Amino acid sequence: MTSTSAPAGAVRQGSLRELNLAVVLGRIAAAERPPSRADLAAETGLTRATVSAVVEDLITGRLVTEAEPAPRAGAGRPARGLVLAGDGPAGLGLEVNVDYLAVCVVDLAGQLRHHTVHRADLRPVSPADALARLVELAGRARADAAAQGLTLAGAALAVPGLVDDAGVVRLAPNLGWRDVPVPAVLAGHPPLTEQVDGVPPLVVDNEANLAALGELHAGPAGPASFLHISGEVGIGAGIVLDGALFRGARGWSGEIGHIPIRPEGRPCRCGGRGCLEQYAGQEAILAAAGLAGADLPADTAATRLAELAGAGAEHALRALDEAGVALGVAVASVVNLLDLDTVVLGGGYAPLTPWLQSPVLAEISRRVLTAAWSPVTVRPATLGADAAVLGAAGSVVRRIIARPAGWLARVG
Amino acid sequence: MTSTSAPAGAVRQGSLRELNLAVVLGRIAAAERPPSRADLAAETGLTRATVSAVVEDLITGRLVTEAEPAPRAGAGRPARGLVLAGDGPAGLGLEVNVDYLAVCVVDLAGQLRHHTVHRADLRPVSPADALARLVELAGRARADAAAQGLTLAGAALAVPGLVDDAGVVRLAPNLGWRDVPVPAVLAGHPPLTEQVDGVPPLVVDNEANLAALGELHAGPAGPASFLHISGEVGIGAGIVLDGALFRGARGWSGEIGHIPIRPEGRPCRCGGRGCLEQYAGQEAILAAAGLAGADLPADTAATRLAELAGAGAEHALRALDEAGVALGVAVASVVNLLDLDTVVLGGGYAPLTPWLQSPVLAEISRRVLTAAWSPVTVRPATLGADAAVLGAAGSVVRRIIARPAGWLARVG
DNA sequence: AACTATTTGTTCAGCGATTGAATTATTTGC
DNA sequence: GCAAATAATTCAATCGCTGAACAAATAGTT
Repeated sequence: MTSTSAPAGAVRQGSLRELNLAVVLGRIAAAERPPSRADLAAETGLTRATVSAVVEDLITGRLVTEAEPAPRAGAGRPARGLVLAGDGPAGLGLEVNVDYLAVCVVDLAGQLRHHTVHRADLRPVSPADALARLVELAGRARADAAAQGLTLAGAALAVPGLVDDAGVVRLAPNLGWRDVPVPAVLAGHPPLTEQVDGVPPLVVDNEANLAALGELHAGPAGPASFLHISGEVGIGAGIVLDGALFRGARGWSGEIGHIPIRPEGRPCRCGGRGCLEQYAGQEAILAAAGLAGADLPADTAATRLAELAGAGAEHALRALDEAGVALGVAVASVVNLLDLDTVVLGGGYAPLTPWLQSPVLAEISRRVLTAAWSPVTVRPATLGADAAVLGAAGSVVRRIIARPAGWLARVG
Repeated sequence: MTSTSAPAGAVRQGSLRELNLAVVLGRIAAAERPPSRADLAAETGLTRATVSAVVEDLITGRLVTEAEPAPRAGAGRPARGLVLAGDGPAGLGLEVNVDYLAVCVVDLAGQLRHHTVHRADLRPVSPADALARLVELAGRARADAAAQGLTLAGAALAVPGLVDDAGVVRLAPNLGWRDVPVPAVLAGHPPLTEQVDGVPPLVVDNEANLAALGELHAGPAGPASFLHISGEVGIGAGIVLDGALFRGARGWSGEIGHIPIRPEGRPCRCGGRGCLEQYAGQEAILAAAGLAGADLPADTAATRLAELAGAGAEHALRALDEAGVALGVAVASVVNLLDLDTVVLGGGYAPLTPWLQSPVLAEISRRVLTAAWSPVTVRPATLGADAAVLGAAGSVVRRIIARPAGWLARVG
């Protein structure tokens, strides 16, 4: 009999402070209003003495600053509110997509400090050239960040495809990439390849995963577990369980687009038959709405459809309803399996939510046994097409918040 | 912007020892051979001094004993091997199912120390009566455990249905239970209701979940993430991610039986249409094999089918192949979504694996985009019909191994 | 204006747990 | 029989948290 309950690394003397730094910083990040040291002590159960010591470390490490608006007014010495520092580390978000490149910088407090989108059809461009263009944008972003007193603590790149542990893009069908070793291609470009603190300076991840992370951090304070569906040409999903992204055994989770909806239905380019993508993918919806071959840029297709549906165009409405039913069948599978209470429609689906929501909900309530007791919410994403870049940059700063000791050791 | 990266409770001074007790005990439990204190120090990074102190606590708390077979032979003072104690705390496993009651006791080392199965059709029996019979069996198990020098540290009950946080069985269709508040019903029965250490003495959980846990602990040392499918009258699944059971937002994950396979196919008693259960459930297979109405006890149905198929009976073979295809379509959905590398066929499916395996694998390789790079293993469960009870008892002792401080405080 | 109540944040001795080096224990190989 | 090797224990030192006392700063009261 073998246990698999992974016994995490041992807890050394110093880990204590390391863990409490993370706990206190996490509370400051999660708080609605700037908390005082006394508030933090009450919340965490640590003594005020300990919290003061921990906070001092965080302040000298430029992760936290004292904010003006005092958290409390009344008798007694006024409290000093603590907030995440806006002038410390920041995250660099990058994205390569079918028809644009994007770069952004997000500071520790979650504020967007730089944002560039470069529109261009990247399908005819070689991976090396596309990445070279991206590096140029990244260089400008870095300069802009430095001018604002920010230090980039790392970068994350979103791509619309399957990425392995080493950062190799194994397959990005809509981009035409196959086995592109991103870190190796970028090896000659210093701004993205300094090795710091054992953490690779650049993390490459699936667009749908990072968009889900963006939604997690940007969305309403609410649910910690949800399915975020990115409806583009392909359909990807990011699964957030208890506030953490679930990546699967090899990082290839969320391929909702190839869930079989009709086992012997339309053939799919994945080799299967009846995949969701063939019924609720962008091309399928456009074809059903009679807009096939219009060859719209990916992002305008969704808004065009929304306009038509809003104007009451019969064929658009029918196309969206059919897509919603197909999507609902797949979502019902997911909810039956994972018991999630929230489904977020993102990417191209976001503007179409008014028409997709009710068929999706109908299929859920029809097919999910537990839906009667625990209603499922279907809502549009709060971030638009920028979710993936923002999520990429956010993932960098979130990593620092989750483990501040690493950053503090680096700063000294 | 709100963080949801749950900042766990603060780490107090005493948590240090608490955590290291868990780390060291976890290593002892996971080791192939009894490790020495020196081995543990090397593995965990703690000093030998600390490990000695921690181990002493574990030994006086009857969680660990020194084993004879020395872990090493060579020059130098011989090491003393450490193993989980066989005479300390033990877990009581309970199960109510359609046609039997089961009770077992498993010690800390995972050895089965008591096992009773009481066959009876429980559908006509009221929940209160069924539970009363179970309590009687539990009382005998407790006496037997005491006679062997064991102390029961808790109990877990497996039921074939949906259970909420409070231990209420909301719905167990095949048993005919609805909203049965198990803890309240058992309130008058002392052996299962002593409150100890803040932990409720009895945990009620879904049978498929506990069977998956049983398989996790009993199976090969290997995979930490897998899908365990319990094919009975209904089809349930337990999802193990990174060595931990995933329960979903409300504990109702794993309803794989109601994944839609043919969206407008056969009506299901859940109200939906084309659910997997209608194509790969026990009744569906029996009907397709021409054995409908034979009214076999649940456990013999599978062996009967296996006999027929083994003898080459045409109709049985065809029925199993069709069920395998249906199952494969559902499993393909799951693998696309969660990127699991292992699927375990349990319950009634276990003896049928030789015939189910190849159609399931065929559908996976046909429909899962990443299957080409990361092959998926489909294998039978190593535990038979006892998986759920054993998993229930195992979950009790595993909880102690994961957090030994609670037990030690209780022992004094 | 002085005083009290109240709350925040800091200081400091004390303590528990880990650390690292030295010590003791026990066996193999020469 | 002795040296080398490995295991386990002992003990002073250190690190970080605790708890209580103390200083700081404000609102309300007389």
